[in-house]
Amino acid sequence: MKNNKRSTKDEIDFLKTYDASKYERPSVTADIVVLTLDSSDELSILLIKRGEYPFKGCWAIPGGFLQAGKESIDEAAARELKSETNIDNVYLKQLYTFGNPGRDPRTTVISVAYTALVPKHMLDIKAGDDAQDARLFKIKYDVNGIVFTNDGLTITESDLAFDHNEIIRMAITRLRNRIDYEDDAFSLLKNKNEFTISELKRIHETIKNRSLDLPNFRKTFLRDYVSSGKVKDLGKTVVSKGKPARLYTLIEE
Amino acid sequence: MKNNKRSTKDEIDFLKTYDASKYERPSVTADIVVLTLDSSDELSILLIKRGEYPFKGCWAIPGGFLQAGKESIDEAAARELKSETNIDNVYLKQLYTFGNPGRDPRTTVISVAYTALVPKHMLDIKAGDDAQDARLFKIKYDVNGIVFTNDGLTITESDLAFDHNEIIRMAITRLRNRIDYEDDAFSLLKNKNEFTISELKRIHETIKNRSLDLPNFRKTFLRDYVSSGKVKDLGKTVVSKGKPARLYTLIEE
DNA sequence: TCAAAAGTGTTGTTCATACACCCATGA
DNA sequence: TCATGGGTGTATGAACAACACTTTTGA
Repeated sequence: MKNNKRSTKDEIDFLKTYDASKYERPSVTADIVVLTLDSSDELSILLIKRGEYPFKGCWAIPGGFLQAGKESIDEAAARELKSETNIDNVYLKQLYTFGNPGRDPRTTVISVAYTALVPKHMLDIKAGDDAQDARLFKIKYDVNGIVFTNDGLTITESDLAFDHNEIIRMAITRLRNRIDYEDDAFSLLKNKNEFTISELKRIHETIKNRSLDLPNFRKTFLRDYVSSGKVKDLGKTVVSKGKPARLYTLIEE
Repeated sequence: MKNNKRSTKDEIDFLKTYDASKYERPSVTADIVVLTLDSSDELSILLIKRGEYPFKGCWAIPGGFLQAGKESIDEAAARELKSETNIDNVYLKQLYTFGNPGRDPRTTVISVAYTALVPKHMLDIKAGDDAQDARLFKIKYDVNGIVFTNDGLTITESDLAFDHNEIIRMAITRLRNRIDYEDDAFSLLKNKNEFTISELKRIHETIKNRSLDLPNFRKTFLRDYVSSGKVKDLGKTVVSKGKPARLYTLIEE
């Protein structure tokens, strides 16, 4: 798309002698808010316990430094996600870029934050190089803000490393605001090619943190997705406790 | 909010010996899509003609390198905006971060893009240090995408430096999608403390690129802004060509 | 036959859209 | 008085929410 007719001899000479170090350069990281629904359909986040300074011993969201020149930021995020959870090819969208001086005590660090939505059964959580531990925490709310719980372990927002509480807040808020317009919820299905309306409804309920009316949910689902061809009725049903539920499949474009 | 109880002697020692250069660092810039309504109420953008390589002589959106350590990215964007247009205290929101390798021929450059919405009379455009020229271009569309015009001068998307066409596309799309829910349009008013409904309607029309029904626009305006107290009726009118129009004022929170 | 979950139908309200019409001003 | 833009009122249909009711299964 971009033409190259500007690459004159002048420009080539300029590039040869360009001193890349004349500007003060910050470090850049890609950090990822990995969200999933746990086995009891509650919104959960992947946190790692930092094994190194700064914030050694604190819980943080996974992430790492961009290998400048070798990869794009999106690729850096995907690489970090893979190294922490062993997953590939999932919903991974840029969220926001954080760059206040002082957010990292070492030096200026610009963090490009991403949101990943992953079905729990695809997560293969492992503590990486610089993490002592990695776990899924349920996301709950109380007067002091977000609370993260994993069995007996409870962490509050202010216990997190860096400004990661801010990043997580933004990820949840954005997800909630977009859920009605974007197709984000499908990314959290166990199987995008065989799912029921109730399953999708539970995902919406979890993200919005309130219960929804099934008849109305069904109506909008049929109108917005089935009628438009984005989702197809498989003509099969699956047995559960009550009446068997119809199965649908997502048509990826 | 953040506690400091982690600053043990260990951590202090670590920070002293931390080698900031052990990771490959990219350059970071803040680039700004400055949008306004020109004298004929058409959507316009500020472009600068680059005075230096790379892309010397090409038109581009204003921007510049982050002075890492000295300022946040938001501050860098505000500083660059001020240096190009001499304006302060305007709508300036982070848009997206671009970081594909090869987008800048010099070295890896991460660009954090911002959108600025500025009323035209506040713009004091001047060519800065590294710009030969700076002008407002009308934004039009044709089969090949966006076309930028300034009197006799016409530029197409693919003439722009770097991936700036992508950045501009995203800025316009985002603005359009958000205009009904966010209060962005107010930022383009000549005077937020004294404006008429028609004035605000013209801004919405320009951004959406279609005409709106005045009676209906008035109804939603009264419901969404006046009834909720975000905007107050000044009880005054202003003379124009026909019936004098009622004046409203925006209540900034 | 009963509980549980899927699925259908009805009703009332809110909201967007289209549009007919009236009002106040300057020329 | 007429053109011009401001402002009011009304009718229609879509979207949304609440909820009563029916269906199909396993236990």
